[in-house]
Amino acid sequence: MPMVNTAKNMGPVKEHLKSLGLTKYEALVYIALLRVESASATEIHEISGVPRASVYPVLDKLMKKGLVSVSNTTPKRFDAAPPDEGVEHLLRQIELDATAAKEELVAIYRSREDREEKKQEMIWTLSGRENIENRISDMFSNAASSVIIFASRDLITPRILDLIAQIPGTVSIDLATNGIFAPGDLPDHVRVRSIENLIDTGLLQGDQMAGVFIADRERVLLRLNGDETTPSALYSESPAFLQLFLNYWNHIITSFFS
Amino acid sequence: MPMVNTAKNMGPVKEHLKSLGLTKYEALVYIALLRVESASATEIHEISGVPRASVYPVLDKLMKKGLVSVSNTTPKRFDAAPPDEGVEHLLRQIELDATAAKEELVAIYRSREDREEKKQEMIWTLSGRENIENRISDMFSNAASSVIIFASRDLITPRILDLIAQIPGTVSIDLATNGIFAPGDLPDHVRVRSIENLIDTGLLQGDQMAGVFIADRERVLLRLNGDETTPSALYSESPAFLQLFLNYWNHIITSFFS
DNA sequence: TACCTGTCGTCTTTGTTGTGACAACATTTA
DNA sequence: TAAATGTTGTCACAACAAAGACGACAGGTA
Repeated sequence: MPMVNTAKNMGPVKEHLKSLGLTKYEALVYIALLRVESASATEIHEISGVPRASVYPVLDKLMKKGLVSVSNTTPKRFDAAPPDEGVEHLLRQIELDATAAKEELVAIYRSREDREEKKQEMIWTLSGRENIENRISDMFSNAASSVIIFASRDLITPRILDLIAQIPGTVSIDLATNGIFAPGDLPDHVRVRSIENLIDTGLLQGDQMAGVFIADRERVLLRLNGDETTPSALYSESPAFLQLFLNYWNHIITSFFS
Repeated sequence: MPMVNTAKNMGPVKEHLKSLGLTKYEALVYIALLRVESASATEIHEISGVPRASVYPVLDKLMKKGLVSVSNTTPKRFDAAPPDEGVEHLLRQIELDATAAKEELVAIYRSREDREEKKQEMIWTLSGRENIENRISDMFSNAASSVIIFASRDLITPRILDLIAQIPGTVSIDLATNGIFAPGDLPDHVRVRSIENLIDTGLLQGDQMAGVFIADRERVLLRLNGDETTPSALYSESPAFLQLFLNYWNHIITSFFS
């Protein structure tokens, strides 16, 4: 029995189109129109599974978004814009909004009330691998003098390696971890220290992995929970909190590489 | 009297953030957090106008989107990610979805049932200036041998001039219009013909302007309605429809430039 | 006549928006 | 120290708006 051509086999495509601002119906109709060369409203209804009466307003919206064109015949026939053009056009609109939003928000951000002192004593929690690595990216790209990393090898992801590679040569980079790197993974000016037994450092306990990322000896990020669940991290500019890890670092390099 | 700092003065920022996938509350809370250095949930409620109880789930979602971080103090305090980072991150996610969607849709597009013959006889309607110029862009960038344009000068927008400039030199370009161009507006190999009295050509009637764009003598776009309302255009690959305008073109160049 | 298209009004469903209540905890007051 | 007061974080749920779904109908075509 051949696969039925209903709206049942909806892949992740619809989700992707939704984040571009399309509704479920709009996605279904557009996809239906891509399947065939051109179609009447009723044919679209049959292919997409969208109620016939709902097809018309949906086609209207798709036309306004430039994804669909109409014939002037009666009955009207509809045609989809090629997907690369169409998606590109949608994306361009969103990018416009993004840059506009960015400017407006930066204006607000600049005029905020400044109370850095209090903020510095705070310890912040980040959640989600993406967001954590974004923060690390921010730390590294703003680092002026030094970067210190000691972490379980598993936490030094390719993304992190890439971030390290982009740090200018004027910044000193210290890296202590277990495991090894492929040639070319790291720039030459990175001082790498290898720690065989990570448990002695406290970085590895059972399944728990940890990693410490320090920039300019002023900002520290502590990555926790290397396991399956959504990882979290602590970030701080608190001198007290920082001193803790700077001491930790001194302890490691003196006792393991005396 | 100074401007009150309530949630009343909400500019277009919120709209822009919405098209990046944020809800109204998420936008309000994020903006509120940008105003101040860091805030408790109740402070956020006071600044943003979002109900206190609703602030918590909203903050959760913002954290997952990487726009907000939490302190580990009690009570918790919240902090906004800098807007350039934050917006950039949101946009990156959407761009990922866009490229994914594009690939998936192109796959569908390729495997569609082909009935080009019928489609060729069709005359399609496009609506919206953006969408029309996008189609023209598509026509021009795919043109292999020739491009013909005769249109009221007002319809040759800077965008169109830019599109013309990007056509390779191997493609012959003919342009007939009223009005003039600034030096450098057009590449050298464009054959420009100047028509003083556009009414005789039928391109201009009262307030109605029209323009014809032909690529490779195979595809024609007829732009109408130069006035205020959302403009529309006809597009066709029908040989009969095309012949109409090719004759038209011959008539113009012979009777005006004999 | 019979059929199909395009449009309208309506109802349901879903997600966001908004309100009140409450236990846990901290702070102040007696 | 104990009671009183206030604040935080969480929950349940009402109100609302947008999207989704269905049936009915006038007009046109065959």
